[in-house]
Amino acid sequence: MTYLDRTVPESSVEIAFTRHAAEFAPRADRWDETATGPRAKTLRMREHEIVFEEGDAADRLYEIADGAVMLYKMLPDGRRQVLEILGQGDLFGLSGGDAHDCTAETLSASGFRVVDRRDAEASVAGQQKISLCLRDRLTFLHEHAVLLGRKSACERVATFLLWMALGRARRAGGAPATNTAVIRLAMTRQEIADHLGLTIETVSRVISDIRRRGIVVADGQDRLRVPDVRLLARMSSVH
Amino acid sequence: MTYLDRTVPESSVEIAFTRHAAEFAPRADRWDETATGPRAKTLRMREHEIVFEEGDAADRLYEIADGAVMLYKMLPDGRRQVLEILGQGDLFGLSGGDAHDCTAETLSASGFRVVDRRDAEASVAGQQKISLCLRDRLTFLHEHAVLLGRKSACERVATFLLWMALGRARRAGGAPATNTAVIRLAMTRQEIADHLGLTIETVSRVISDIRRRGIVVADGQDRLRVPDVRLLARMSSVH
DNA sequence: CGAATAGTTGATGTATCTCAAGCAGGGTGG
DNA sequence: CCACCCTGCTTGAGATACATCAACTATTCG
Repeated sequence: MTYLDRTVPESSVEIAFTRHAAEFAPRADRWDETATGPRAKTLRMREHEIVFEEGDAADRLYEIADGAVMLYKMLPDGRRQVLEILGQGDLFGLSGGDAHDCTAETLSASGFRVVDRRDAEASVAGQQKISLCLRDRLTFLHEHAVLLGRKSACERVATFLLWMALGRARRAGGAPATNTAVIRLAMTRQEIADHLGLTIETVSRVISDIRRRGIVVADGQDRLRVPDVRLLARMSSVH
Repeated sequence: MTYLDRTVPESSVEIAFTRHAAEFAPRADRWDETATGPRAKTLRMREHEIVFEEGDAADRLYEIADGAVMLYKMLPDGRRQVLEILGQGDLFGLSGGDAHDCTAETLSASGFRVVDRRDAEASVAGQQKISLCLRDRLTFLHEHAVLLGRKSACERVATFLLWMALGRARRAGGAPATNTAVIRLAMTRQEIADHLGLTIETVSRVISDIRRRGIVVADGQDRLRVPDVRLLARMSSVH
């Protein structure tokens, strides 16, 4: 019995392309021209489709209306590092230069609001929103560098699960009222491993171990229940 | 003979505090009130002084006029991760929330331009400068996540040396005209190790190895000469 | 000159990776 | 409807890159 399967929502029907078809089709073909406002387009994509690839022109900004996206980079020999996991409300596509510095791929079926980069940067409000998002991202990447550079496999997995358990709530700031949480992973072991700088097998072993110790409990197919989030926090060496 | 010693420029004489004195003195005492423009102050600090600590109120922005700074985070048990190495022209102090998410410490004697965060964010030009800097930082942290998550000790050190060899030039974009470079490290082995997610001993061993293979040559006390930067690039698995 | 600090090098240990086999669930088609 | 296959996951055994521990050397500074 797999206790942590990736979700297959398959709720989006707008786009008929398969993943591979989308990769070979001109990008513009995938725009849904439904305007949500001046100069804003919406875009729907299935699970595991590529939004843009490293090196593509970085002329558009994406805001996640629903769904989830991962950003990653590849080394020439195939090693992959998943840099960030993004969810509802997050902005992506803001690279340093003219080209994207990483690839963006959906984790589940997702909807995006797409705006031209120049338009977004034109208004003060847009600038502020971008800045806010960049700062959040920076803070996360700092925390993640600590994880990758200095934490053990066990601490890495615990930190990741804790992060998933707190979810978007962590942004709101207030500590959650309850000590229990339910996690929906929506990621494969490979994706988790590539995010945490580990191998598939190590991730699997650590999660098995954490389950054996009762810190998380399998709860249906793609869900983990965390009876006491504080136990996870203790394992993860967050201060 | 140590071939890679940290620089001790000791060119700044404005501040009389020792490192420890500065740590215990109220932060405001260290401001040099010489105004360089409306609401801009300058600040000089010695080598290895702390500019701010994780948790301090993030109400000021710092721009490096000269010198170098590292940002780092600590785990409760003393493990440290050096997140970024900053130099002339770089901005720092822009954390996500109201408090700094990391500590900033000078690597060498440095001068800063200090502005109130609200003032900097008020102008469009300021916003743009901040955004530009944040984006550069993001790109670097992405690259560094690949290093920490997926590269071997050898690749990490080579990547780091390559980064130091290219120096600020990497921002200009154009490939350097020459294949040779000289690196001034201005960092201790411990700082390098904490940046690369390694131990002091591993860094030392790898550098010794790279020297033995002739890829870098000791050149005075704190300098490394790189006869062919392309050899470093090959070692570092950059694409 | 001698103590203190930073760096190097060697011997040994171990956390994680690698390789390999087996298992579970979900979909497909006979 | 059930057997089969495919994919993703788990588990074990063995290998290894890097950490740890420890001794030594070089450099700086008083």
